[in-house]
Formats: sequence, C-alpha cells, structure tokens
Amino acid sequence: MILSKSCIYGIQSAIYVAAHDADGYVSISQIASELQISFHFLTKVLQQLTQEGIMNSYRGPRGGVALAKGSADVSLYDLIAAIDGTAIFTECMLGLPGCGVAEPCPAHDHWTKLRVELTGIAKRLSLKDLGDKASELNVRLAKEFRYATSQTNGLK
Amino acid sequence: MILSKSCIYGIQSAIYVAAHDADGYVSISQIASELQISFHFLTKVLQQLTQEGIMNSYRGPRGGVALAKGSADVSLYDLIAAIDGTAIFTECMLGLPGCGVAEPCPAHDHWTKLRVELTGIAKRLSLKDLGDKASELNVRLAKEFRYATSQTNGLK
DNA sequence: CTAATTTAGGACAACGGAGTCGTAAATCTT
DNA sequence: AAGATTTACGACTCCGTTGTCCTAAATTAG
Repeated sequence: MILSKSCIYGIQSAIYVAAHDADGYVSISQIASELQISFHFLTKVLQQLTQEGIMNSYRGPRGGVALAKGSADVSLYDLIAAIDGTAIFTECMLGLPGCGVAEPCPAHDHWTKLRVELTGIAKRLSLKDLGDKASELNVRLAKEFRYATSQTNGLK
Repeated sequence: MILSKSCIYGIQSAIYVAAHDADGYVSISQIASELQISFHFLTKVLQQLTQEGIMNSYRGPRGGVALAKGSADVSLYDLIAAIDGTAIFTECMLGLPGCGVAEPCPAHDHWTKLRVELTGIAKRLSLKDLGDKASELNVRLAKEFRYATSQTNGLK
C-alpha cells in the first residue's frame, strides 16, 4: 500500500471538511459516519493534522475541525507529509541505504524521475483541486463497496 | 514503504544470483550472509520465487537456487508481482474502492499516469539491466550502513 | 452552576509483516 | 548404508498499524 490507511482517512476527511466547513466546525463524528471510518481512530488521525497546523479543532457543542488555511493553500503533499512523512518522496525504491547520486542503485534513475513527478503532482494538487473533482458519488461508491464487502465477509 | 522488505530482499537476491549462478546453484546461506539478510527469512522469500517459476531450487550439498530463465527474461515487474503482488501497479492511490475510469477519484488521472509509467519501467527493466548497474559497491555500501546502524542501535 | 457535547489522549486488543528457531525432506559424498 | 549439506516448512516471538473503549478536559446551552 502506497499510503497508510491513516493517511487515506486524513486526505478523505480533509476533502470532506473543505467542502463542509463554510459555516463553522465540522464534527469528527459526522465525518466518521459519512466516510465510514471508525470515530475514535479518525480522532487521532485528525489530531495529527491539527498538530501540524493543517486544521484547527474546537471542543464542545458545535465544535469539530476546520481547515486552518484556505483549501487552495493545502496541498496533497502537505497532507501526506503530515501523516505518513516524506519518505515516499525521497526514499530509494529498493531500500538500498547507500543509494544516491554518487552511488545510484540499479533502478535509481528511473525511480528518481518518477519520484520527482510524484512530488510535483502532490505539491501542485491542492485540496481545492481535489474537492472540485471529489463528488458525493465517490463517497457513495465507497459506502456501497464497504456495505457489499461487509455483507460478504459476514457470510463467511 | 513502496515495496515490502521481502520484495526488496527478493530483488537484491535475484540480482546477486544472476551474477553468481553461472556455474551452478547459489546457496541461500551465501546470499544471506553476503546481503546481510536473515537466512531463515530469506529462505521463505526465495521459496516464493521458486514457486512462481522465477527460480529453481535444489536441495543437498552444492544445492541452492538458480534463475529459471536467462536474466534478460526476468523483469523487475515479475519479481515485484511474485512477492508483493500487482497492487501497486493497479490500485487507486487514495484507496477509494469505486475509483476507476467511470468514476475517477480526485487524484485519479495523475496517479494513473504515474502508475502506467511505473509499470512500463518495471516491465522493461530486466534482471540483466539491473545486474549491469548493480556493482559490488552497492552491496558494500549496504553492509557498511547496516554495520553503522547496528553499532548506534547497540549503544542505545 | 449543571448538564450535554465534543475533542484529547491513554490503555489495550487484533492483525499482519518481519524475524527466529527447530525439524523434516531431499540429495550428495564417502 | 551413514552422515553431511542444503532447501522446505511449521511454530513461535516481536513490533508497528489499525481499531476499540474508556476517561479527562474544554466549551456551550439552559
């Protein structure tokens, strides 16, 4: 898996919040139920995003989380870096520790090129861009899939 | 981590075997000690490669593993597919289950493009290509690194 | 002030990947 | 045939990620 589940949850939540925090904070329980994510687990993921300054949180009634900046100023890179770290943007594919410009590993050149592309894409893609493309349909599809699999799993 | 440790071990071993199996089988213990990998663990990784038809194995004195085909006929893709599976070549980055051409996820287009590139590179890169670039230096660097970290870890 | 709401955060279980160890099976050497 | 060598493979431990549950702290509403 390229991104951890925590990271995927964080990204999905950020997209959701960007679309729903116009009039205040969005409660984590709402995000969790809408995106079918464990509430307590999501709490910790979003804590990371608030600690990294990407979101603000507020306790108490009508509390929740909200973006700390405008959705155009948060990149996919920021989200990934905040939760999974920057390893996927910097690490050698084959995990060879000495791999670098001076002593490239066998796949170094190819992988480096892809990593640079990936980094560029992640830095250019803002939450706004993601949100523009993220329709409610995706959420619905995700729900249906999870429902379908939980059904089949339940039958085993 | 893009590739699992098992996968990295498998790739490194395959490169090593390609360079050393000219006159028969290469023992797993030799590979393990040369590449600083746990012998018993490597045994299981290479078992996967033999079960997938990438390597042949032979028990008994002078036994070991050898490539089943010429090094030019084994691609990086084959090795990754045999150990980690093809998920990284096919899966949606954000893990959205419904993501596809019909209902692309927000990062779909960008990630698909990268995945296609990655797949092409992995399929074109043969073990021979990797071996040509993989100098003994890389092995040495890896060893030195592991030695250095085991030292520092030991001091904690 | 009290009760309700909501995030913060600790404790712990479940799970899978990584790594260790012991034994079985195959094969060669003598 | 006996013993040594080497892969095959099952059982187990270790550890990080995922997920659950409970309590504390902040804040609002009445």
